[in-house]
Amino acid sequence: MEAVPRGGAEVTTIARVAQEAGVGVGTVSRVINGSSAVSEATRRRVLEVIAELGYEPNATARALSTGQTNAVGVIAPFFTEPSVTERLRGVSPRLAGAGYQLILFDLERPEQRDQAFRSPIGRVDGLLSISLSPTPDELERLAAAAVPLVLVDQSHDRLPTVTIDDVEGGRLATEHLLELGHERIGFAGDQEDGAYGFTSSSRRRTGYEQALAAAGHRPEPELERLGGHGRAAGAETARRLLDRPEPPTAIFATSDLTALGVLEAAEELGVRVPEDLSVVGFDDIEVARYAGLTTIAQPLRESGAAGVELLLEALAGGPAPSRRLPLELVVRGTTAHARTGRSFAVSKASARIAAAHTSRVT
Amino acid sequence: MEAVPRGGAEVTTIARVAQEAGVGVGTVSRVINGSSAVSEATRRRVLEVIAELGYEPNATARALSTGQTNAVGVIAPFFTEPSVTERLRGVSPRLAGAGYQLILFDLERPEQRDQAFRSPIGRVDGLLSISLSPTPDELERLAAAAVPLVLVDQSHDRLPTVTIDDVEGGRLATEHLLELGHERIGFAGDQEDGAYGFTSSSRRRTGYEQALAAAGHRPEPELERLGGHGRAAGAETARRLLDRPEPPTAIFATSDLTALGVLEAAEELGVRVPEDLSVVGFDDIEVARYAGLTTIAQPLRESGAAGVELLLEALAGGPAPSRRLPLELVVRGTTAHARTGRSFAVSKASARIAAAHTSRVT
DNA sequence: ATGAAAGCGCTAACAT
DNA sequence: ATGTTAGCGCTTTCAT
Repeated sequence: MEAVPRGGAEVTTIARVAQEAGVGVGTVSRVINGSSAVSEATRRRVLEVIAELGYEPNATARALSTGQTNAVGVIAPFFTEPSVTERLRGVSPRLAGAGYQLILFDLERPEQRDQAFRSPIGRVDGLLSISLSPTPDELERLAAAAVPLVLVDQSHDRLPTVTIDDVEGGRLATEHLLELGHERIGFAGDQEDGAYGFTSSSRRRTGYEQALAAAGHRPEPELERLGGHGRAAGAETARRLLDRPEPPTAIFATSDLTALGVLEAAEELGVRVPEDLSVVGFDDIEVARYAGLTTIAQPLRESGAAGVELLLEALAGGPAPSRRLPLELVVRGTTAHARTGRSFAVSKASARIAAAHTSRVT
Repeated sequence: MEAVPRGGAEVTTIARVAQEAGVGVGTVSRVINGSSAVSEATRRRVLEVIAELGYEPNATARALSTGQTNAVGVIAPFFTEPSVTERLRGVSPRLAGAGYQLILFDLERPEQRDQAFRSPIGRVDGLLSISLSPTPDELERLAAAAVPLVLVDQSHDRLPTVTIDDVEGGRLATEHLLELGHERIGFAGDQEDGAYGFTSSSRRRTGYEQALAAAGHRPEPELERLGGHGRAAGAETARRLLDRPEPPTAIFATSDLTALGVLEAAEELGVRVPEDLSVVGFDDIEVARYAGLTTIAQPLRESGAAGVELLLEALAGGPAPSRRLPLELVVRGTTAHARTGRSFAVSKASARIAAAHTSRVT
């Protein structure tokens, strides 16, 4: 394995091209940018030299000069999470289609939060933030730098946003369980995360409580548990719920990952799903379908695409009206009638084929 | 919803800070970069002004000046595919941990191929390419620009790479099927993709053919089908295989996505899996577990992490020895003995819980 | 139509 | 220890 020689940065510059073509750098710049008037003869010659030398304009220098980077930053706390990746799947192609580079600002640790909205300045033309909201101070700085910002999965009164109605989502999930005759419905949510300020879980909880109240149930604090995010945490939360003298017959988890953890815990404790326990998740990430999980589906990929759309509009100087995306209850195999344990889904097929037997209820 | 004022780029520059602090720009630069000798008094004063003005150094300007961007480019054809996303999950945190920005070069259309290795020059300090190999010419340019490049999922004789043994993978899959007593084993692969030059599928096919030959089977071209990549394409390929007078009793698909398509087609045609048809995939993407798919697992996330590791070493000027990652047969519910149709897996549980009943065979 | 030169914000070499 | 200045590679006036 012969190593590739690492020559010093002997990249062709615009000056080199100009010299070789016997013209000024200004002229070269003009042909590159398809600018106004350059005689057909010189244009051709310059183009020739460019091809010959394999010249590629230095994006950094151009950015410094024009003040435009042609890059968009995407702030993504926990890029490793399926729901975030799924949103990004909507972001990336659209951005590329619009000729923008995508710079990912992945935050996996709380310390990184502080830099989130600061470090991108000067590096990007616009910002898309997933689930994270800027402080007033950060917002002001962004405005001063004329960097438009769009929020996905977070509402804001001064920024274009792409959101869903979390409260309604919580209500939908709970009503589904209520309709199935469940009386003791547990709640497995995320605890308020100070560093990031994610709030969707608590709004979903509000919906859950509203639905319960509307059905005449009084609040039972011992049925509401908050834990960390993710699968393992969900399992832990579920254990605390299931390990009670009078365990719930159904659990609403505020994310699919958490719900998957609940299923894991149930399996572990010998609690049958959906016979003994019904489970509803939230998000409808890809695996939910294969896990046969009943869930509140939100258009993840579309949210990313819509965010880009808004950002592009803002970048073009136009208005960027916030958008609210629809929610949908997707019934699969993890929910059933309280007494009978008979699955609500059309057919109680194995989870692998359950995907084909999904009833969607809006 | 009050719009945020978009002021003209009134960002604080280093000059402004210098002026405000009554020092030269050089001094400010020194304190920013923690450079050598600056009197404690001035350092403090400068720091104060910086905080007060909320000054943030312009990364672009710095990059132009130093020739370092502190960014790494990741070339990812089909970022939207699960396997690619999974690799990226290994990349992102490590890169962030090392203080590098991640710039994603997503290629979804063939035309973008040409720019892949060119446009990043000058924008990044190093490059990580997933499944895509540079042409000799591109490689030369990269070398001239002193931009190190690491390949993931693609071998190369002059570049550091992170690979798996695709041939062995194909062999492993086929041997598993052979051991289960299958005689008519179909192959569902990707057709050579001219634009991208992905070659793993055909290497896996080589392994498949080797295993067959070693078992004394003679090649049956009509059992080998090439189709597009992805789920729908996999279903189509499977239909062509299953729609024959003497259909195979097992199919090796060169990717999990393809395998999922095969399952879909089987379901559609009323072919029971694994009773009538055994299916083996490749990759072990997240959903494979939930779909209960038997597959050849490759360490996707680790491959991304290893790639970053190598790139970091190259960036530090050190040697970056290529790495080969291990493969593993993961038996789940889609493979069974040829005659009996009895599942090979420990327990033939529903796919949802199949995850817990997985036998790993190396 | 095109060359020359200023300037984008920063770093680093050079003075002092 | 710290101010001054010359680039980094490009775009964009301003001349001509």
